[in-house]
Amino acid sequence: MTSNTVRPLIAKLENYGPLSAEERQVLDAAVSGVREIATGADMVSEGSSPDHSTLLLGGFAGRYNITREGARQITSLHVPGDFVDLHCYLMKPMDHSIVALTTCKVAMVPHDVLGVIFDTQPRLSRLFWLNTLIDGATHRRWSIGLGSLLAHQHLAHLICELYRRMEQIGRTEDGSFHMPLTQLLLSECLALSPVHTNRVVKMLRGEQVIRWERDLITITDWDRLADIGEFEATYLRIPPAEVAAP
Amino acid sequence: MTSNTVRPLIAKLENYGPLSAEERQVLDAAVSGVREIATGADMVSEGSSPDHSTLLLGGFAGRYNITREGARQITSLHVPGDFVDLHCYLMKPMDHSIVALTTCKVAMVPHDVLGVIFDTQPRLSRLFWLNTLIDGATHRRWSIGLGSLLAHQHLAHLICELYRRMEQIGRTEDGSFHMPLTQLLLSECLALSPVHTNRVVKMLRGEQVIRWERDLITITDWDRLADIGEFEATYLRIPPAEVAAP
DNA sequence: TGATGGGTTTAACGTAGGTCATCGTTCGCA
DNA sequence: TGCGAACGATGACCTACGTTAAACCCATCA
Repeated sequence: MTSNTVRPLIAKLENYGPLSAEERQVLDAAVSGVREIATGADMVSEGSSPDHSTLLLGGFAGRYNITREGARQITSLHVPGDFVDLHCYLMKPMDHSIVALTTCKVAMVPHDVLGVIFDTQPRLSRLFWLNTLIDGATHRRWSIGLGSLLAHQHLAHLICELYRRMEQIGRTEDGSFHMPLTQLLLSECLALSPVHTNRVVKMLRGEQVIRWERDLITITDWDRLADIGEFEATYLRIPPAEVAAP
Repeated sequence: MTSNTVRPLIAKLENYGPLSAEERQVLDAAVSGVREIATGADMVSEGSSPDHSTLLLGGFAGRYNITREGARQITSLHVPGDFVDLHCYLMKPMDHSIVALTTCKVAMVPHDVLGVIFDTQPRLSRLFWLNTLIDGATHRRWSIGLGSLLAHQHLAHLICELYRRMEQIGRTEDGSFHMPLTQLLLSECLALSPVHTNRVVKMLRGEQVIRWERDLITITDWDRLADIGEFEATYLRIPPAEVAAP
């Protein structure tokens, strides 16, 4: 039996193919040192060379860099089940930091354990590689959003992406999911000012494609939201949406 | 003895560590079907599911997507030695196309051969993985440029990046390299209008940090150019620049 | 030698999104 | 019950970059 610790990771990986009992156990044995990270604290710092990678078990995290002007650009968002810095197994030192955007629960996987897995578990190795490939594909989508979409389209795309990723780990319900990020944090993902972020949120609400109350986002018209954001899920390697308009 | 075909790939991979004679031969034996692609032609198309990956041996290529508005966003540039679609070994169908930005020479590596390499050559496998990780790190830098840098900074960053990557494969000389892209293509990388691209080129020329004649870019003041673009090479996994101001 | 066409440059004017400033709302907490 | 801090909303004005249009440069080729 595997413990519950790695369940979000297994849930995510199994979207790409079933895992054997042995593979689950290897994953379970790989993690150590579960701990909590407070909101706003870095879980990995630019310039450091960790000897382990970090698995996100609960909460939202984000990779970021800060420009000389002081702007913080969040280059990716992470949800439970994400291996936030798997890449640092081969790429040190870190060229960016990773911050806990909410209170986060994380576990560590030592790099020597990763090395053994890589040498003895070809299927898991491919899944880890695939993990970083999906990461890269997601970066490309963000580039398109940053460069070639209008602000409200970019936001629509991001909401679609987050919904599908939350769905992948079983954290959606009837078109809703918990989105604990403030508009300020969102603006750092979208590279917009907080004021304009607010304007485009208002715009999507006005278009009746989403509701957003407290930290709960409800997609009230998936098709139109996806159309606005030019969202197609293929890059996430999950089948097309089954979310219906109500 | 290995043939000359895979020399650019070997040159690139050896930046990250030496290859054994056996590994070189494995790479040499892996490639097949060298061919030329005409300027402007797609070498890989969105939606396709190739059974091989493509190695760029000569010329410049770019990954791109086209938005509904008709804008073409180039999300990455590729130089000889780059494995332009290594990721499609595990990620099919393609979620973007890859176009030859100049006349290109390419070779193919069948996915079943990649599978054998992955199962039998752990060091090469790690290098392939590293290859995609550097790809991802580069995407993140582009995101920062697209989102948080001013246009002239973004251009400065791109020129620095291209210089270091050309240097990696031995294609620079005294601060110069051949940059066969037109300002129009550049504008599709930077997500700027062609007009504004021209303005920022003019700006960098006026600042005396680059010269650009025909297809030859000469960096006349590396330190200032890198400073303008907030460029740090760590994400490329190559040591800091030895390029001196003249 | 002149025509054609891709690429570059420049000027005049338009707009998406930024900045600044203010105010309302919510919620934890004394 | 009231206070302070963080977040959200909104108006007035500003700017980096987009758009349109025209000229110019320089290869190639008839």
